[in-house]
Amino acid sequence: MSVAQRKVRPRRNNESNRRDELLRVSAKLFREKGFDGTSIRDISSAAGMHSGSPFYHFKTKQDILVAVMEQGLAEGLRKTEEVIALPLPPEQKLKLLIRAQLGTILDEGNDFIPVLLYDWRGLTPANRRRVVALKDRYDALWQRLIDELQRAGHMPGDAQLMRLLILGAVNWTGTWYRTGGRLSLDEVAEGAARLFLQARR
Amino acid sequence: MSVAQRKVRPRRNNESNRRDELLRVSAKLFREKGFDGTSIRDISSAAGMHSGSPFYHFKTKQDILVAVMEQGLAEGLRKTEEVIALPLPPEQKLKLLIRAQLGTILDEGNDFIPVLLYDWRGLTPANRRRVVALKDRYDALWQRLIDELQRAGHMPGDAQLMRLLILGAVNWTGTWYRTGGRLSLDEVAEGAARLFLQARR
DNA sequence: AAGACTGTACCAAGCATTTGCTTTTTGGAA
DNA sequence: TTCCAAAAAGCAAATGCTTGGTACAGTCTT
Repeated sequence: MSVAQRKVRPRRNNESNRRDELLRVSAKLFREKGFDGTSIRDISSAAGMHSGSPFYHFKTKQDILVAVMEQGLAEGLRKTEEVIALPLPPEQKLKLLIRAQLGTILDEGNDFIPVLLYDWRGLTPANRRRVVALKDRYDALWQRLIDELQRAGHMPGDAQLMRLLILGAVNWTGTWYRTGGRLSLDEVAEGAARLFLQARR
Repeated sequence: MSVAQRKVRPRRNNESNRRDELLRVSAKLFREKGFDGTSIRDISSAAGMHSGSPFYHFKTKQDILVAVMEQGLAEGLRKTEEVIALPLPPEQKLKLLIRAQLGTILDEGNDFIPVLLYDWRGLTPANRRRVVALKDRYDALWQRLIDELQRAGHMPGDAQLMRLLILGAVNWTGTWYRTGGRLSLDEVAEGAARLFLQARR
């Protein structure tokens, strides 16, 4: 008998990773129609499966939702940390961070974070706590930058409130921004940064 | 024949309009659990009815959603126009308008506008067009004020973008603000106005 | 004044479909 | 052969909505 390769499943690198495909189409559908508005038959048919097949990959429909959100958070966190680590003045970092978040929300195929933002009501309380714990790390990164901006005199008032307002404005873009419209994401980020940053003269 | 079969009909309050009550509990439930997450049975039992009874007042469940949104919009529009009409400098008006909108979203029992803001995915395309047409009048009022602020040098960049960002920040409060927390609505409005208004020196 | 009619606001029961999920079976790759 | 990933079939519950009936207040007719 050969070495016991427990847990470390081969996870074929080739294209036939149907679980990821399931997550991708689920995120898209959840974003468009909401979690409760999306049936597992919607999901499975969008993935080209029969209605019971997704349950091989996920125990429950709720687990799909959690997986979508956690995958989105993981990727968003990575992008956010990347920007935060740049050796730049905080005003420039804010603009880049806003731009990155806009991409995370609005770029083609980025449906994972929007599901988190707009469909958290679909989570059971237990799962909500799990997801919120992850999201808190996200928020903490923003908070550090905003604290820094405030110390430098670029930001008024309560720093935590400022973070909530700024992130709110950015996250809300998902409800109105349409690709191919009047403004590019760069222009939106530029405008937002100008709105939020107190001109220090 | 005796009076043996006399079903007790407790409720005989002629004044209380059950249709309005239906709208009120529906708005509350829609806000908490979403439109698709709320069943007719949830609604009717919250209103003390049997499951088929709401259909006397509304043809479909979707019609309840539309009615909730339209009622919310009508009231919000009224409050907004009230503030806009005040003879005050635009900077003060912005603060008052933000405060009014915060109340519309966050005050106890004000679930109508939040349903509009967070559950518009539940609308059929036709109904969405109807509701959006109403909402456009709402936005136009804000836009006029923001145009004015920009002409006075209090607001940078694209005025329409500024409106979307500001309203986004305000509307997003519904996802995080909890009554009895660290900040009052007055303080939130004050902080938001300071964040958005360019200090003109 | 008595009875007939009308409109309102539900109740009671249930129908047709959809839903999330389970169980068993099967074809193909390792 | 064994294991994986999905097909095939279906179940029990939930869902939106319909139907028919009932109690009762008010109105109209005679």
